[in-house]
Amino acid sequence: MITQKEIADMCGVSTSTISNILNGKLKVSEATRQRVLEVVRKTGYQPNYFAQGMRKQKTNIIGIITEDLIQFSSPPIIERIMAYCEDMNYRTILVNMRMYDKWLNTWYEDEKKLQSVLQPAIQELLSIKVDGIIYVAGHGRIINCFPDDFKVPAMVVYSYSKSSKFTSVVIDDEKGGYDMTRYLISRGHRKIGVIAGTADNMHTQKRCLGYQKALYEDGILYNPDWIRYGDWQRESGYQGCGQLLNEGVTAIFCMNDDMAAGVYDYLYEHGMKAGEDISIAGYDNMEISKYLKPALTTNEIPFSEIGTKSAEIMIRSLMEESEDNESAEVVRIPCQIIERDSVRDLK
Amino acid sequence: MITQKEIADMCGVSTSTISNILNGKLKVSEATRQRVLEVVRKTGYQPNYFAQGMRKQKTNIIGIITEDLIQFSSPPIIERIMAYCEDMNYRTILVNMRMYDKWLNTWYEDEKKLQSVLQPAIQELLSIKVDGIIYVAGHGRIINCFPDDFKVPAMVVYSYSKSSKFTSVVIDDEKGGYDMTRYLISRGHRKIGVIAGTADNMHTQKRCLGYQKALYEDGILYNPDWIRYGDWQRESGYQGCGQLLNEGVTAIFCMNDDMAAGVYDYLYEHGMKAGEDISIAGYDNMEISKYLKPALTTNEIPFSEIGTKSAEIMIRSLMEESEDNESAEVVRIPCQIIERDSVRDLK
DNA sequence: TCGTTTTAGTAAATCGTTTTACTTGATATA
DNA sequence: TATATCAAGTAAAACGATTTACTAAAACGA
Repeated sequence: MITQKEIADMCGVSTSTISNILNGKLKVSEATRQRVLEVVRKTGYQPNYFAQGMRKQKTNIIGIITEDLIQFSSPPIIERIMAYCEDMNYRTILVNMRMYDKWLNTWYEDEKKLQSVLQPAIQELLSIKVDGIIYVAGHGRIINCFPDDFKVPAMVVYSYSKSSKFTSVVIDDEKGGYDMTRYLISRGHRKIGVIAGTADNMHTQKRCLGYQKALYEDGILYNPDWIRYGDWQRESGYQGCGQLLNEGVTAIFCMNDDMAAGVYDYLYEHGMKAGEDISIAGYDNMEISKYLKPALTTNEIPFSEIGTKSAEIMIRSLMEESEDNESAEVVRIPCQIIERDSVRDLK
Repeated sequence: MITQKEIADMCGVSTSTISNILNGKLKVSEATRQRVLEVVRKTGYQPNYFAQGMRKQKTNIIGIITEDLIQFSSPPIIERIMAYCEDMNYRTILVNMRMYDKWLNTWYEDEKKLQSVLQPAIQELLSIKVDGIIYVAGHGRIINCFPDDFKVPAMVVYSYSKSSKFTSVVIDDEKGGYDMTRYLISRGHRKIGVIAGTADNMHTQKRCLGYQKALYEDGILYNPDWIRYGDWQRESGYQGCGQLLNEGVTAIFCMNDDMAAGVYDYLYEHGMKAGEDISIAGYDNMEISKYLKPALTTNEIPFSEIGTKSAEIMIRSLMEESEDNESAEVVRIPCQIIERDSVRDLK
C-alpha cells in the first residue's frame, strides 16, 4: 500500500508538507496544496492507521463492550452507536462478553464471573488506546465497571453505573411503569395485576414504583398480592397468570413480552383470550409481540434512541475534553406505549 | 501506560530481550526469562498495539463486513466469528453496511447502492491492514465483493461469491428444501404447496430444486401452481395461503417463518388451525416460531455453526498462507428440522 | 539600504515495538 | 594450543506517520 513518503517523492516535497496539507495547521501555498491533493486522490493514498495512532496518542476509536451481542436489546443499541460514530468520523471496536447463557436463557449473575470477563475486556480496549469506552448492558443490574479514577471517558448504557462519576443512559422505567398503569386505569381497570421481573432488578423495582404511584394517584389501594415476581421468562408468565387470576384482577401488566407470551399460553390452555376475557400488556415491544394473537399492547423500549443518545454524549465529552467536565448524569429515555389488541375497555 | 523500555530498565536488560521472551525465537536463559515474566505480570505490561502493528506487517485483525447488523441472521453469525477469533488470539473489527431498511422491511436491492457502501468499507478495512475479511451477507444474493486479484484473504458467508476465487460458507438450501418436502411426504402428504421467497433469490431457487427432487423421487407429479412466490414477508404468506388453499393442498411449506406467520393469520381469520385443518412448515426457526400457536415446525438455520465454520476456515487459511492455497470452496452447512405442532399425519 | 517580518517549506526527532546482524565469553573440538 | 561452536544478549535499523524547531527567500517598513 502506498505510503506518505512515496506521495512526497511524486510531488517533490517533504513528508512534512503532505502531513500538513492533510491535517496540519501550518501554511502551505495553494499551488502545492492542489498538486498534492490531486496525487493523493489519484493514488488513493490513505495514511497508515498504526503509524498515525502511534504518533498522535489519539486513535479516534471508541470501544464498545457488550454484555451479550446475542440478546435482542444489544444489536439495535450497538447499531446506532456505530452509525453515529461513523458519521462523526470515529471508529468503533466491539468486545462481546458473552454473559448470556443461550441454553439456560439466563444471565450469569455472578459478580465475580462478570468482573473476570470485564476487566480483561477493558484492558484490551485500553491497550488499543481507545479514546472512550461505552458499556452496553443487557439487563438492569447496577454496574461497577470503572474505577473512579479511570483515565479515559467511559459511560454505561441500558443500566445504571454504580459510580456517579460516569454518565449512564437508561430507559425511564418508573415512568414506563406509571404510564402503563395509567393507561390500564384509563381503560377502566382498577384491579391491575403485575407480573414483574426478578425482584432485585432495577427495571423491576423502578417500574413497580411507577405502578404504585399511578395506583396512588387514582386512589386505588395498593395490594401486594397483585404483584408476582417472575424471572423474565415465558414460563414464569404462565405461573403468574394462574395466580393473578385467582386474585380476580381484570388486567395484567407484564414487565416483558416473553412473560406476556407465557400469560397467553395460560389463557390459551384455559380457553380464554387476551383482550376479551382479560386485558394483557407487555413491555419491550419484541418482535414476537406482533405475532401473538391477539397482538400484544406493549411499552416499546427505544433502543435506537438509546444508542444514538449514548454515542452523542460520548463524542461530545470527547470534544470538550480540554475542560475536564465533571458533568456525569443519568439520562432517562422514555418508552412509548404501542396499542394493539390485548387491552379492552372494562365496561 | 507502561512501555517495553521501562520493563527493560527494571530488569536490567535490553528491549530486544523482552521482545524475544514475549514472542521471539532466540535463546534466552531460563533465569532472565523468569525474572522478566515476573515483572511483566506485576506491571500488567501490554505491548502497544500500534507499535506492534506497524513493525510486523501483520495486525492479527480480521475484518467483518455485515450487510446489516439489525437483521436477525447477523448477530448469531457474527457472535460466533468473534468468539472463535478471540479464542485463536485474533481481534475482529466490524463494519456495518446498514443495507436493510427497517421501515420497509426490505433490503436495498440496488447493486450500485451496495457497491457504493461496500467499496469504502473494504478500503477502510484495508487501511487498517486487516489480515483477512469475512463478508457476512444478510440474504441470498450472489455477491461480487472482491476483485479476483484481491490481496488479502477474503470470504463470503451466508451467500455465494460470484468469483470462485473466494470460499463461501452457505446453508445447504437444496437439501433443506428436499428434507422438508420428504418430511411432509413421510407424514402422508402428497399435495404440498410452497410459499417461496422472491424468485431471483438463491435460497428460493435452491430450495425449490430440493422440493422438486423430493417430489420426483416419490413419483409425485410436479405442479407449478403449487409454488407461490412471496417476498419473505408476513403479508405475502397470507396471500399465498389463500391461493394454495384453492389448489387443495394439504400441507404448505413456507420458506421462512415470517411468511408462515402470515399463513397462520389467514387460517386464524378463516377459523382454521395449523396442524389440524392443514399442515404448515416454516424455515429459519426464528424466535417467533416457538410463540405461534400451535408452535411451528420449521427448518432451523444453524447460524452459530455457520459463524464458527467461517472463522475456522479464515484462520486456517491465514495460517497456511505461505503455500498460497487456491483451495476456495463452497461449504454447505445442513439445516435441521425442528418438529413442533404444525404438521400432522394425513390419515 | 538595512533590519525585520512573513511565507513556504524542510530536517530530524519521536512514538514503541520487532528483527537483523553483531558481540562477548565460555565451551567443545582437532 | 588454536580454532570452531555455542549460548546469551545487545545495538541499531526499521515500520510510517506527526510535530517541533529551524531555514531560505521574499516582502515590508523606514
